[in-house]
Amino acid sequence: MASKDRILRLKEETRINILDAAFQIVKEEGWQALSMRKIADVIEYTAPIIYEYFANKEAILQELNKKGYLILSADIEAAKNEHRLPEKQLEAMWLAYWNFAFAQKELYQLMFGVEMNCCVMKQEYPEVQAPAKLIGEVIQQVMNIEDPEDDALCMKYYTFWSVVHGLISINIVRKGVTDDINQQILRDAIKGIIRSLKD
Amino acid sequence: MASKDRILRLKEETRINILDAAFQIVKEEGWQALSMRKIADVIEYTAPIIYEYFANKEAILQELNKKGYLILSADIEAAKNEHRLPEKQLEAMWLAYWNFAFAQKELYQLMFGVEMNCCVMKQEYPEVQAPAKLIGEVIQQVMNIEDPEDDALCMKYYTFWSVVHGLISINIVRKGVTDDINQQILRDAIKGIIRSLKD
DNA sequence: ACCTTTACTTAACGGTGTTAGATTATTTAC
DNA sequence: GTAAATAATCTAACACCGTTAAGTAAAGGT
Repeated sequence: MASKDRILRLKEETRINILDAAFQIVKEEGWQALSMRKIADVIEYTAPIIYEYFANKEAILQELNKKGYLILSADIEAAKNEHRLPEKQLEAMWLAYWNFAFAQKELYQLMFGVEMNCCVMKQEYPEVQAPAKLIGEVIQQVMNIEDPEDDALCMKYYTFWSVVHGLISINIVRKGVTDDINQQILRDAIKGIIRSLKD
Repeated sequence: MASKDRILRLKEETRINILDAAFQIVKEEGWQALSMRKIADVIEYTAPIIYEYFANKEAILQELNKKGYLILSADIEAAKNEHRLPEKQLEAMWLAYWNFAFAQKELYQLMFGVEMNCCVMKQEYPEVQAPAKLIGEVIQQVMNIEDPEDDALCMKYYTFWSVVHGLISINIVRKGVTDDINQQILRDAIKGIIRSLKD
């Protein structure tokens, strides 16, 4: 029956509407303001209807979380493809990470627990691993290492991640320094770590 | 009247009891579980009584926040006093910062917004500035700079802070790496930045 | 002993996530 | 076309939250 398909399509549409409504509310009023009743208001339904599409509020957050990882991965991949030299690629990829954090501030908060309860999501999910995998490959190239599970590689990845994520978190929680100085710190740190990869 | 004093003393005592109860609940069940009614349960009162001692929940969080900064400052100062060389002092101070973050995980979360809405507190408060001031002084010494408002100094402080706070945040949100590797990353990064101070 | 102040409680308001039950609309079967 | 079955949706409620207003009980001062 074609009507079955139409109904399934409508259901899928409302599912997306719920996610869109949630995201819209968060962008406009922040995570604290997100409630099931507000989502229902936006999609012009009552709250319990949402539970036909999502098990609970957490499930909605997980979906948005996944969306965040997809965008981040795409951004990082795109940044990589704009350069040929692995060193340049690496720098561009971390700058893409930085830009994502502010372009999609709310998603970043959800994904990495900045100023909010971060959405638990099994780390084995491929979406969650994708950004680390992309960056890890390039680090491996620059370091000229064979084993992708090498401890030295892992260490360098965490060093990058720490400084970038730390700087981002500090800026989201309290923006106490000019964009200029932030960019300087970020680029200096990244360049310094890249240099250290080749020792 | 001495009775006036006794009553004042009792009031002060309940104030402290409220803070202690709140802290205890948070340590046992996390920030999400903290509620006014639960605090009241612990101190064996009803919830509205708390509003005789604190304007609202936020005020309780601010007090705990302040407590956190006092402990952190004391820890950093103590670490400093265990060394004579500024370079060694600096390393010890950041290690003290790191240790505080895990010894007082809940306070750290409150202070810096890791995995929770961080408690807003005007940054001009001396307690909040103390840790940065302590560390800044030593950085200044190592860099051999006169102006304590120097941009280069500020940049180096933020570089330190970013990498340490970033590594801490990542570990609190998802502990994905052994303590061993963490220590290695931390010490390497700190040593690297200290080296860069003297160029 | 009376009055006033303080300490404290109960009840309530509007909000939250979530569930059960009733109601309405739509599809299916005859 | 009508009756039964199914799906879609709503209302009402539960238990919790932070917070406030009003009432009650105890203590203090005179």
